[in-house]
Amino acid sequence: MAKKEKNFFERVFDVVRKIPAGRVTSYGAIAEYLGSKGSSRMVGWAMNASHTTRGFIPAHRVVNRNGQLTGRLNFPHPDLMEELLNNEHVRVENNQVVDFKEKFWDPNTELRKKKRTSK
DNA sequence: ACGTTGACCTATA
DNA sequence: GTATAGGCCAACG
Repeated sequence: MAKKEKNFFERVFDVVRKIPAGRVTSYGAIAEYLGSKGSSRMVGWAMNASHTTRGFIPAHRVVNRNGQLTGRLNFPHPDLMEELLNNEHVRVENNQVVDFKEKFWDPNTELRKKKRTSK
């Protein structure tokens, strides 16, 4: 009944929206969750569309594999990403998330570890 | 429709 | 540890 055939963007946004506050994830993790592990670029591309897409997309919670804020320059304001992360009690230093490994939130582990009894 | 681009990741040197 | 190359797939021009 539900049309699952959503655009690639919508799928990415859906996962990003599920990221809890104070947590961060990586493009590769989302890509893997979507089923395209090697296509992490598409995730970033979807984020770029978040500008023109309605609804708020916490793209600041999405960083690269190194926990580096690669997309901060792509934000409406360069310092917006870092500011938002600080607002979520996430320490950012040198454009990199501190304790990134501890704050890392993997959709494959968090979302999938639970049985999808009821989506 | 074809070619380029892209907020990445992995591997090799 | 830095630099370069390849791959991946969808959207944009």
